[in-house]
Amino acid sequence: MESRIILGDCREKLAGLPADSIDLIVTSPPYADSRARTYGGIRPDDYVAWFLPIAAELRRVLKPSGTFILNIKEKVVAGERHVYVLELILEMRRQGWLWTEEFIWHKRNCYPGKWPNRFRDAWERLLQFNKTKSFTMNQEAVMVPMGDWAGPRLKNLSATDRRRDPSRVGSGFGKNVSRWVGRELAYPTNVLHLATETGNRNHSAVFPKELPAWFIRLFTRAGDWVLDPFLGSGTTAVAALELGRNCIGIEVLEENVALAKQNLTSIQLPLLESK
Amino acid sequence: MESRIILGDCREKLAGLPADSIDLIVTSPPYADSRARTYGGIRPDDYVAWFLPIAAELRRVLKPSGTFILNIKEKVVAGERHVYVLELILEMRRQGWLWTEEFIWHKRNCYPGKWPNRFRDAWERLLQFNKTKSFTMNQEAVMVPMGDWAGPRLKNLSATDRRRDPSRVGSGFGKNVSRWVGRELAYPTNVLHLATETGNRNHSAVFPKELPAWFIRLFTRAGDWVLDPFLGSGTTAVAALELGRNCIGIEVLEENVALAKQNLTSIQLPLLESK
DNA sequence: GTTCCGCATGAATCGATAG
DNA sequence: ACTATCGATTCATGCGGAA
Repeated sequence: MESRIILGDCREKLAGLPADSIDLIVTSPPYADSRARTYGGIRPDDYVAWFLPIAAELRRVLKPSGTFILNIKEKVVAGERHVYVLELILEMRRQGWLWTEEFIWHKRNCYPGKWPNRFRDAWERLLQFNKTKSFTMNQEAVMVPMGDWAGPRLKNLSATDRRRDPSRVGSGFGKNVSRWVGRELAYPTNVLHLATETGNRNHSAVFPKELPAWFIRLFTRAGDWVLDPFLGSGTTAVAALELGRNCIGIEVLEENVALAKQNLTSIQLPLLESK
Repeated sequence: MESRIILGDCREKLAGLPADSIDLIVTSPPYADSRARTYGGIRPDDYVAWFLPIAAELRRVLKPSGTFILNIKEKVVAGERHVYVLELILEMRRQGWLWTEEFIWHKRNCYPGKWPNRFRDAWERLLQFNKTKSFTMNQEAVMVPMGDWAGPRLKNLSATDRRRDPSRVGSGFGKNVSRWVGRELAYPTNVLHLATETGNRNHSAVFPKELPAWFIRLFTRAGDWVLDPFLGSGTTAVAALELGRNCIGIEVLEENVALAKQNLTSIQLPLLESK
């Protein structure tokens, strides 16, 4: 397996990737007005114009059978939900993207706080875009026990986390599936119950590893290529590598690149670096 | 308390209501291509144009301090989520509405099925619109014991999931809340876990009564006026009456009006009718 | 009166068939 | 070709009947 961590702005670095080469793009770009240090703190009103060129490049590098998962949530501006996400979806469809589905990430432990006019925000959008209607989807890779799937699934995941078998490289989840065969399995829904990762070390990435891992299992097979143009501390790359997928990550902050490489080497798997 | 059930098309009947008279509008209009008998089965491409005049009238009758809760979900058309909901939000903002918040209704028992390209749809949008930023909100009326909405760790996840959200706040919230004050109460989030009502008697109301009841408690006080321009079998009116609010319901199907009146009388509360 | 099991029932979606 | 109708798929829920 190969992991390429690229230091730089994805607005430039994406041009270096060949067309039709990526099986899955899963990313959580900086939300409007956040991460001001890295991308200049994109204003909500400028967000669509800022992201559209990136979306066009992502569409170029994605395979026709590939999928793009965009984790995003609109900011509250002047007491209102801003509409840049809605406008972004409409504009990306004009670029040729298909807006196939909208998954909901229900954050069970959402950010605390109290405001007079709204409750805590406990969900984010996971927008699924595709280039064609005939995209790859391995539904059996994410099947869950009947009845309720959130809890047991998390238990299973933590179990596999705890047990660091060498056999996981290659066909890791194949064994999980075979372990489930014979029991009563159900397909999941488009609502994901995951807790944010709290108490993390240096970065504020609340992106739990189970999130990219779920979509990697669903939309790729072992040996496929995963891309995260806003890699951050490398959560997507770690998930991809653990599942036996190749990964390309682009990150503009040098300290995050270092952190990502450290996280990757810590899982004791081959890692190739390039700038 | 007063309950007015109006037989007719809300596109006409809303004109008979005075301006700035309603505290809360909560409704679930027919989705695109469904309920063909009642409103002719609005095509997805025509949905925005069909709803916008209604939205304008709703804005007229709503008090400046009032709230409009719109339950809606986009249909899949040709393998894609249709964008009429996104466009409706943008157009309603051009009408002057504020898009304050988007709640998520997580349907625990969603419709079954299996498809090669998508999972079961387990959520719907609950869009909150307002006329002004200073709307009424009684957050204490919907507080819940800790652990129901927030806080539970992954261990508790399966336990709380298996429990069938009996809505402990259910009825008579005022006294209950006052009794709970001093104990551990938490404010809810913007994600609602409710099951649709299946196996009901005569109607196919998937709108669970807890849904309008929750918003009625949150956005109105006793004696206020609630409006549902697509009353259906009267779920909103029953919830309003049980909570001591006045209600106006408009429904185009005569059999639904009869059903709504029957449901209202069955709860043994005063009921005034008018056409 | 409890608990347990069986069964009908959905704001669904796709693919095939028919006009 | 494009649209309308129909069958197949699938699972949480709440009811009724049975133990």
